[in-house]
Amino acid sequence: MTTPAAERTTSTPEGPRYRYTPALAQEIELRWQDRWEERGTFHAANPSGALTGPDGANASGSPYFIMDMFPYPSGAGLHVGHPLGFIATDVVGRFRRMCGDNVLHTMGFDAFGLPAEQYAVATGEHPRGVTERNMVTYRRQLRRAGLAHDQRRSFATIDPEYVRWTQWIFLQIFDSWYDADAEPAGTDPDRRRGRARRISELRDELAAGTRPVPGHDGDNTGGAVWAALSEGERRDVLDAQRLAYVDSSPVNWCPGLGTVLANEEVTSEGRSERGNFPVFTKNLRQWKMRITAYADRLTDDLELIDWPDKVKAMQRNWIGRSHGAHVRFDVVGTSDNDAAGAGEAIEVFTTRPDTLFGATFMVVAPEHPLLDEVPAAWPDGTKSVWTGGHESPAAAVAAYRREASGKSAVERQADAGKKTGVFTGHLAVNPVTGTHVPVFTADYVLMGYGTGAIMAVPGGDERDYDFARAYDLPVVHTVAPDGGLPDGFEGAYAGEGVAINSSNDALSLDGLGVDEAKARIIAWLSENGVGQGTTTYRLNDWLFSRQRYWGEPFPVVWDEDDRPVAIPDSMLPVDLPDVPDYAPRTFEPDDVHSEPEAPLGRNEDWVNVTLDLGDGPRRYRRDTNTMPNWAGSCWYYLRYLDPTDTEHAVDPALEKYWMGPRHNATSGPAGGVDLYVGGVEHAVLHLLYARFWHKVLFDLGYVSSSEPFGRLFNQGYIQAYAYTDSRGAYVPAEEVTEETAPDGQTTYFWQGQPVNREYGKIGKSLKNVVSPDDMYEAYGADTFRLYEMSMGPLDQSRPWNTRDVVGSQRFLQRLWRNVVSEETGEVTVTDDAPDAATLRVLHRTIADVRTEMEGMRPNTAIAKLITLNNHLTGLDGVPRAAVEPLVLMTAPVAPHIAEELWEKLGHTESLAHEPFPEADEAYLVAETVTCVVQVKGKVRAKMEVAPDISEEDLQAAALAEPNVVRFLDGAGVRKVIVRAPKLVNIVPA
RNA sequence: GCCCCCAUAGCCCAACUGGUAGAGGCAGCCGGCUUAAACCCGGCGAAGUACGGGUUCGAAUCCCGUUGGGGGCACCA
Repeated sequence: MTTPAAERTTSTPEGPRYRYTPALAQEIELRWQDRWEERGTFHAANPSGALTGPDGANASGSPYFIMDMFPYPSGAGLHVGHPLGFIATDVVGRFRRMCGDNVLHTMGFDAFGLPAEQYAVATGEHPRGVTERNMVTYRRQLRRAGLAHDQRRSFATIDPEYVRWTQWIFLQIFDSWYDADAEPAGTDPDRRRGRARRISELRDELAAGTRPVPGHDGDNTGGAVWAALSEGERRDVLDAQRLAYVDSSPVNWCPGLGTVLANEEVTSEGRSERGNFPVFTKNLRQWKMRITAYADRLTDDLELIDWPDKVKAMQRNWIGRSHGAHVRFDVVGTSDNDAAGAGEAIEVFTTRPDTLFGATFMVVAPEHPLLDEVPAAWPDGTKSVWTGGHESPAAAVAAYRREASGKSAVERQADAGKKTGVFTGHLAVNPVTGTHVPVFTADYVLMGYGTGAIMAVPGGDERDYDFARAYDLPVVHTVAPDGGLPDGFEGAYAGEGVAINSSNDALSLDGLGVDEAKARIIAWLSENGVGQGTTTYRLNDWLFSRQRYWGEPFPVVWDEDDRPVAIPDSMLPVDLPDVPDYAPRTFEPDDVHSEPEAPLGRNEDWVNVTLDLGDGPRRYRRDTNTMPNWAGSCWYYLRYLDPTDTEHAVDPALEKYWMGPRHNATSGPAGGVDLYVGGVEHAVLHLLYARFWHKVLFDLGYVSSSEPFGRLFNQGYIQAYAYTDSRGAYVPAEEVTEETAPDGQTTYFWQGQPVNREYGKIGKSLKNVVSPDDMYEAYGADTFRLYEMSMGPLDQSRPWNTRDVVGSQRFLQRLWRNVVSEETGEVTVTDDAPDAATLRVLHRTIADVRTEMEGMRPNTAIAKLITLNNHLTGLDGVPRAAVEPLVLMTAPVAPHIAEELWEKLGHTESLAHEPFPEADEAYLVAETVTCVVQVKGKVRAKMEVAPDISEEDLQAAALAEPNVVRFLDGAGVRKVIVRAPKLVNIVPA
């Protein structure tokens, strides 16, 4: 049996009275936490307004804004993995503060969301009560860790004052449209065109006739078209242009959750990220945000910010910009069934317009509007495999559409590769070959990407080839590699090469490389009015409404004509109504035919209101949707700058000071938060949405930074070992012992039986949860912090090992003993000058610790502190001049013990604002350096030499080394590589 | 299937970006303190860097391949 270290330590009440025990640590920590709070030690000073520094101090130093990703206060409380990032930012913040920066660091709560709502549903308690209770627990656990937060700036997304501004931002977005041709906002002349503008400006321009009316043909010069519209029609035109808009389109419907979801919330397996329920595609009228208008800027501006390449790549991928062409294929009205003979056109998107001559059929997504009308009978030449055995195209298409819509994304996923589809009866004309090609519908073409229709080139695309084989369709190769395709080549050739089989009377691509062929055909398409070069995105507009209770209500009402009207600022916030039941109407997870039903709709008195919105009291119906959980986290960083501000969401002067472009030495051209630390799991969702909102606010002139987060850092995860017995059941990890055999093999035991060790997540079911509370109790917060910071590099995941924590505790105990007598509690440091060796170790340590701290490598910084501390331990007396800098350098990681020692050393002020020690260059130069002498790369001698020895002297000394002479064995010297003063390498002839 | 990251003493991790494989911690062993043990103090051993090749005077570090682990994307036209 292992005895937990904690028990060993606490069960020795006999120890010296003033030893740094967990009990003493706890006493010190609680005391300093109270003092910090009373003194406002970590109050960050704004350059103006009520939020000043400690004792009313004005802002001084370089502004440094540091943040953790918003925690969600879950009911389970924290485990030891959660605070890792919080401690890391705290260490950085404390370090920067000691370097003289004006550090802004606080933490609020992302408090709307599903778990609280689900708990409320289960217990009947209002989610607010549940959430607030959880926040109390969270606050206590975080405070106990000694985090240097400015509590005045903390808030929760559910606070009515915060909701008010979240709704206000929504209304700014609602009140905007995207003018892709406008001069960019801001002052950077290189930025690409396009920005958000006010809807009223669009209205004015339409009325003045300076732009055409979207969706209405005709010449609007002088505003003629606009003038002919009714007021209702005008509002429809404007509403359709808004950045927050309602429309009906295929969305992700999750019956198991009873709500619709954004694409980003659906896993690649086609399930909900929360709850893992199946998700179906359904046409529903929902709120969306026009994030696609920002697709280019969201991609391009990644270059302006200091983020991990991995996250940038994930965002680029998600936005999925690709260049290609739109091509229009005329649909043939089959003369028998369509008297007019007039077809419509199908527009496709392709990245390979150069292969147009190989387009032998077309495929549209099952949801494509072309299928709303199909020919009554199969046209001539219809092959039997195309029809799926149906009598008519109408029957075939209807059946296929039904089948496809009933398929969950899961099933779609499972069927990927298998090609299913059916002929629609439509024929279209390939614009370069003039050939009639059949139009199929198949679910491998997605309505959400491009135009929802493709030209199929089986000769150049694997998927099209698979489909062509299944449906007996012709294959034409239009690209061949050097030396041509092999005889009898079958399949798709998607590689490099030159165009073949690509000529008609007016155009020839033959012999051109892919890039030239693309350019040529795009020019031809434009000239002939059948297409043009274009860019398309994988990103879709952000589905923004949810049919849940616990979220921000939409600040919108619907008038008698069912058009949306914004609630005026003066009536914000729109509070959540009381409802008889918080639960959304949920359904059998696979009930495709269910429809969303919002809980807010259950309070009729709330929904149906009479309001005076400027033209007298009228009846309105409130919007019963709530915003997604992401809304609150889209802009919280701005509110940290002053959550008490009742005039602005954020004061522009404060935003400029803390976040503006180049607001300090390390801030980039886009500005933003100086350091944002969080897990990589938000790489796409939160970080993309927040960037989007920020850019809208930037365009509208509310913020001066064009990006919210100038630097992003992903911390790794703390994982843990879990152990299973012979039956595969988990056993309590803390009760497992290990034995190492002489051969180095380690075996693990639980209650005498061998168990199997696995590595992974921390979780209740894995029986390996350790809570921070356990650590505070058994070791104290400083030891816990120190251990978490010394485990390894911050960006790497590593295993928790309670057994190892004692090492961190010993360091602090030794530090304590270097200052304080364990027997008497007296300070024992001497005022004697440190000896030369101590000074060298001290200044070397200072220099190294600074470097490591600046590089966010607390693990190596701590190692160096331990080295210095161990050196001091070996001295007869510990000089004050050596231990005081050590205490200061330890403070960012173990702040409570450092404050206590600092005070014992006679200082009356907190060390939080004390300057971080600076190394004296004079002590950084070693007296001698060990020089390694290699012969043919192998170490053959070592010499103690002066650090500034010349290359010539060093080489001469090396060649004279007896061992070198012996290994050269009379052979001549071919070459000598000298890297003074540390290395000489001699290459024998 | 495609892309990215990682692999160093029994364990967690360092190694100035090509220059003595070891900073620190855990565990282990020896000694001191102790009536004894724990704590504490002092000391010690241990890997040649997953594997195979290559470049170089010199490779943990760069290149190629293999194995193992982690992550992202996945009918995106």
